[in-house]
Amino acid sequence: MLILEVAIKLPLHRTFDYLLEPHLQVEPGMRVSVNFANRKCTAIALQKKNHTDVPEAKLKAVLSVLDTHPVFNTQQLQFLRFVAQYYCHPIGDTLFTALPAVLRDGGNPDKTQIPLLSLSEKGQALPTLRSKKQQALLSQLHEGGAIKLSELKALGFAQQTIKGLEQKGLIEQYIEHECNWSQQPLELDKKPRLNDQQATICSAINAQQGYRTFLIEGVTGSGKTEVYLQCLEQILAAGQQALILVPEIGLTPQTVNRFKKRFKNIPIDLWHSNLTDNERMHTWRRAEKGSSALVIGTRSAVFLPFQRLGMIVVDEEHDGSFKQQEGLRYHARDLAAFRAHQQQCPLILGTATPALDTLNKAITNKYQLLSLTKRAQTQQDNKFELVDMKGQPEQGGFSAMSLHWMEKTLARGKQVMVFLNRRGFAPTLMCHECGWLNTCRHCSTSATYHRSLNRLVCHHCGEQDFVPQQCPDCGSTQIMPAGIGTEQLESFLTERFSDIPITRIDRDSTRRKGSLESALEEINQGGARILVGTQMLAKGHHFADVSLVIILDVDSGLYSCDFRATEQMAQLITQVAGRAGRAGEAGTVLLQTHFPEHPLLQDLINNGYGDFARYALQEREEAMLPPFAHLTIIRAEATNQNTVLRFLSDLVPASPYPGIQLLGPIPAPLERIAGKYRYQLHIHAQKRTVLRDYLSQLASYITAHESANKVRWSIDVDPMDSY
DNA sequence: ATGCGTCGGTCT
DNA sequence: GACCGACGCATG
Repeated sequence: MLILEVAIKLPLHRTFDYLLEPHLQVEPGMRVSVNFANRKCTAIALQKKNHTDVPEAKLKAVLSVLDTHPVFNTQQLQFLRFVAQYYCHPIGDTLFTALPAVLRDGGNPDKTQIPLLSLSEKGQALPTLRSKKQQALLSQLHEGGAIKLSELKALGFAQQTIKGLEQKGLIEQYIEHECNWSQQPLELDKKPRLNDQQATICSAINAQQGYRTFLIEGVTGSGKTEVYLQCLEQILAAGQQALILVPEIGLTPQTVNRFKKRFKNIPIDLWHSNLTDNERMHTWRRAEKGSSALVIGTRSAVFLPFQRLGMIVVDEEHDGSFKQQEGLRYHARDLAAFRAHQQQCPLILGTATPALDTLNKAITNKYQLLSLTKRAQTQQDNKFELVDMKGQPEQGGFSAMSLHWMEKTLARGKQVMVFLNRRGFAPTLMCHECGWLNTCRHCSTSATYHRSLNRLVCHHCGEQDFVPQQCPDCGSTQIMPAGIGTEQLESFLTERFSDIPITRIDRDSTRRKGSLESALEEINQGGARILVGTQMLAKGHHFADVSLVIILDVDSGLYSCDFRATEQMAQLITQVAGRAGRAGEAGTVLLQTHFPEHPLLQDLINNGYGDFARYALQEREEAMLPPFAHLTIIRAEATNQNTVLRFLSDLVPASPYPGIQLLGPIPAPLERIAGKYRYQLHIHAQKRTVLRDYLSQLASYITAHESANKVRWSIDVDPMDSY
């Protein structure tokens, strides 16, 4: 009797056995169709067996096999088994999360074809055209090579520009034939000379045989990308593929163009959330066949099935967007390390501001630390100034000193950038007479006042409400905003600097697709002189004409219930400081704070991020916080408060488990969201192995718990938002 | 997750 | 006595 063990897309920590007719050809990793609980569904074959403990009467037969080649090879299956176990996530859901939608829905992987656009023979001659836009498109294709229609549109070329050139016969569409790039010598654009630091790093990485993780701690402008490029060159020349992971916001056409221009004759594919299902299938297939040389992608690209992966690069490794925050809560940077180890290839992590977890691994020699301290151009370091807010009058969130700096900077014709990590106009409304505060009906928080909408919007459940004319408690009409948000900053500054154009960048102002790009373009053209925004403004954009940066809410990073807040604020401050200013002219970064003498803040501005980070690590060690302990959070929510509380309390064992500390149930940072009560349980462990054993027991215990299906619960291993 | 059976209640 | 929704349960 032949048995097939399969995984099904279910939130269950178990697999299912099916009868396998001997004539069906199936290998582990192939998709099969089965009847399951009275419906037909797609499953992934895990292994063939000769025996099962399931009574014969219960067994059903596999209906059909959907693939001729496995969608996951043996290595991929091994990798995903590890992922499921590490993150305590059901194996079926883990496998289906890694799969592109086309394969998930039982589609045929060989059917998707995406046409490419390239110069025709006539176009190769690069004729001079009357239309500027058509000319630009022509030179894009000349420099960047063949490209997908959707990527061209992302670069800002209009459909009619493309059509125009097509009608003139200068460009043509074609379906790509198998390109055997690995057999041809690399065609490279001329490359800059490396300085000695860059050269040392390149040779250290290039000499590496097999697995090793390198952390490049390189100040902004020190030429990390050039190091990536020259290391990749060697891998590609040997015919191996490479994966480049970038933060969500970092995958800009400019980044991609830099790679395309250097490696002229190799296929580069992209992977990000704006791709269609077919485009994603296409990239997946090409990675698997070995026909793409380089894939640049956001976090889920870590699951791509490369045929011969020779290197992984994680750019801006400290960035929070590498951690998935729902479903399978994986961290792409950490999984990249597993994959590199499995493939026995080098992994490069690069950033100016390493995550403390990463830095600790480098200090303890698990990773190799490589430093870039010299800026490629002789750019001066920006200066930090602490603005003591104690007892100072405030105007629209600014101290008099900050406003004075702004005036001076604007008078010199320079740009000013203002950060506040709170969007909207005001965090809440209050009654001037009785102190009534507006609160969201469904959440334990206040609804944010958005003046442009003239509505109260809850940032947690999205509920919108009209602004009350009168105080519901005392009837007073004196309802006023309390606190500030980016929208209010913008309106205050518009009034204060009435002749200065201002641009605001946050999730509200950039909701429309492409509006972030056009706003950034406007800033770089000098169209806006004051830029107001949340952290969004800081990521990955260099503003040469900005010579003054003001960070308003530094204190929120110094004293927060999240122990990572300080690290994140320091990263923001450093990233911002590195991204403003032109070569040869130092800019100024003003930090408004009530705690100018705070030791971590002092360390950061006097000795830089590297020093701060090493000091902050000491503090973490004394407090036994990550990376000196391992953390896991069990989150649970339900409409009924007692159900959640009882569920979590039941998970706390009567007698302590050696090596494990439990805390909770404690209320989540927002106890109530959208009418649901939310609590959590914190699990601390000194040893990863102890934590793993404990969690595997816990997972089966939870599933068996009587109220496990009355509450929504999730396990977050290595959480990033750990209150 | 999701379809099915059971149970308690209501409606005609 | 038929019908409906809530809830618990098993899924091979």
